Amino acid sequence: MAAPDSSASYLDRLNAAQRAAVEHGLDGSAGPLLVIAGAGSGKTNTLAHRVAHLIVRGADPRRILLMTFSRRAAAELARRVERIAGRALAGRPDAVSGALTWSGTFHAIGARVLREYCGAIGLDERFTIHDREDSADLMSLVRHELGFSKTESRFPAKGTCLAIYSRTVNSQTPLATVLRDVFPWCAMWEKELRALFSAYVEAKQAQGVLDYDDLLLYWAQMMAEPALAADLGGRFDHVLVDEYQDTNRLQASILLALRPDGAGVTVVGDDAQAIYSFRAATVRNILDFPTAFAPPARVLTLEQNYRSTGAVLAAANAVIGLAAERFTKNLWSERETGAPPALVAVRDEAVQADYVAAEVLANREAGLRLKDQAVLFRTSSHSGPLEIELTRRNIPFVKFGGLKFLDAAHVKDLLAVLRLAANPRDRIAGFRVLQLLPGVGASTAARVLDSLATAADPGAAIAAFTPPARAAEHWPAFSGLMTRLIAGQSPWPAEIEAARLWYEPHLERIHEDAALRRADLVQLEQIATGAPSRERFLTDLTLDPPDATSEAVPPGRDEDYLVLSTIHSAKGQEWKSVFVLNVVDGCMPSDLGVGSSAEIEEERRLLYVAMTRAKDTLKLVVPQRFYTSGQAARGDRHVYAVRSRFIPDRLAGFFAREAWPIASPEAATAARPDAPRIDIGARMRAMWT
DNA sequence: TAAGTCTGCATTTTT
DNA sequence: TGCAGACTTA
Repeated sequence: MAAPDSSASYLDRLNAAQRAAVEHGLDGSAGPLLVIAGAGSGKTNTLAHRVAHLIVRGADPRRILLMTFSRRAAAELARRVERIAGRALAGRPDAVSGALTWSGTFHAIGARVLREYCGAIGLDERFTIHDREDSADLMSLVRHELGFSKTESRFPAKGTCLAIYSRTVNSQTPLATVLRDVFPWCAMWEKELRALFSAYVEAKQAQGVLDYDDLLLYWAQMMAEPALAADLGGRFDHVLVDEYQDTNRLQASILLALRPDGAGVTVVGDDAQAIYSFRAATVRNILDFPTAFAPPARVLTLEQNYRSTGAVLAAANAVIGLAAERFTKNLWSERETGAPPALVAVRDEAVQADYVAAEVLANREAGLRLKDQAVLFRTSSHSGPLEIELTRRNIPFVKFGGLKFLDAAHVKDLLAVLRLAANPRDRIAGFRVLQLLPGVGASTAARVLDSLATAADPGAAIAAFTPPARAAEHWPAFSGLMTRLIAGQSPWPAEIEAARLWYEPHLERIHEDAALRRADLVQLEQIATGAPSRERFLTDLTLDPPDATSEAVPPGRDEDYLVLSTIHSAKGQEWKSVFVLNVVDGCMPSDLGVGSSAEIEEERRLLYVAMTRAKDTLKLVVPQRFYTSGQAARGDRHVYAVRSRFIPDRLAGFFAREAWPIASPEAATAARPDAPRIDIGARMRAMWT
């Protein structure tokens, strides 16, 4: 065993508060701990050191439960823990490598727990998991069956119904309250919605499927049973939760049930960065955490920011300083002051795209890699014009947030084949697969699925079905494939290949651009080879889809690319240079959610999160006008925009003012020849890289 | 019954 | 712009 040196060398790099967080409770009385960690205060590093230190001091990594907000965060944390602890335990690399088996998102851990305990809670272990879109489709199906699709005045769309349902479940709040506070325009439908949700729940159970919310809901319900809670809780010595400000009541109840006395519990978060209340997250979780235990949890605060220059931090502090409620800390930095963040006026979104592309290239000329830069925006669609401009200039980029690889129809088709095989009662998957066959539409598909639902041998039921004439020639191949997949006799990665080979002719018949799409399927097969089993593959992919769009082919690890990201997806990350698009009222705050002051406050925090991603330079771009396409206004038209209300005139001193192109005539003519010169140079280099 | 065309309307962020 | 539902045609 390692010597009990409280002066382990890896602790020397931490500041006093970080070190206190890392060493908390190591004397054996590890009471609950809350770490309030401001933006850029070394939160992930501190958490990683704490876990590593626990392991070095003898904790069993297999008895540590680590819950993070995304799989990406979990992987990063695990990597750092292994590095730190691995170095300290140089003699026993196996003690840490891959030993952190219980780490992931609440949802992923939930799926695993439910799979293990399904016997005890009356759940069919073959359950499949619906992603957001599947859930919406099922909601739509039920909505149709209840006759709500043709009401006098329009019934809420499927996505809205699902959002209401999800909000109600996750916030553990009565439906009427949710409607009144969050969806007032749907309040008239309360009775119908209640009936809809009831039928939706029955449909899910009849089909053996769980949606995202069920992973938490079933888990929480399971934890309400003391014997099961004790059993699961007894498997862990330490439970650590990251980004606790973005958890909801359901998640908090799971945590408390897991460790009622708070022993070994550490939660980390920042109330100033709470940006997921639309998902029913509540800052009350973090604020109420200390007093949920007796004696109360210890609270440590990390206030020193290591990320941003003084000027960037001062501006961000000023923005969040105007918030209605006070936050629990003030950030300070020892870094140099640096250049003040700039408010950049541009004419419209097209010029905005031009400006960002030109600046990004100029930065690269100055020695900054593309990877050191990022462009952030409120809404996924805001990056559209920029994506076009970047493509035109051959600037490689990867976009996070918004459309996913998985949303592509052909990818969903192939996955549906596997899902149907895993769970023949899954009607959403079934509808999708069956309607790939020519001559099979909704009603034929429904009849097939009806027979599958009750059949003892689903494979045989498909074989026995008499297909419509036009589908007859395709039926034997389909039936054969399904029979083999359901039997599950072929080894795992071979199954997806079989499914793809069956699907390809249909792909070519259905889509013009089959060749492009086939490439995606091959990529999917690549991902599949990394998964240990069909079930794990489907679960992992549903809960943690690859987040880059397939359009910009994910560049190899060593290649340089610019990051475009929604602000939500940028959480926890940092770049040397950050651009924020559309810092205008209507986008930030989004004029969709200007209803309550709580929503406005969340939008303010969103801007704060965006600003605090920047290490050295920060540009907030303010188009003088922008086009609203479709939704808000009727048809396409542009509106004159004003700078975001979160940066009123009295904060002007924290920002520099810039305009682009340069306003004065001689400067403008001087600037003009610059842009193409940079552009061409970049292309020339790009030819050879 | 499947599959294609037409019209009216719409609320962002994600596990 | 794109989806959902209504309506048309084979």
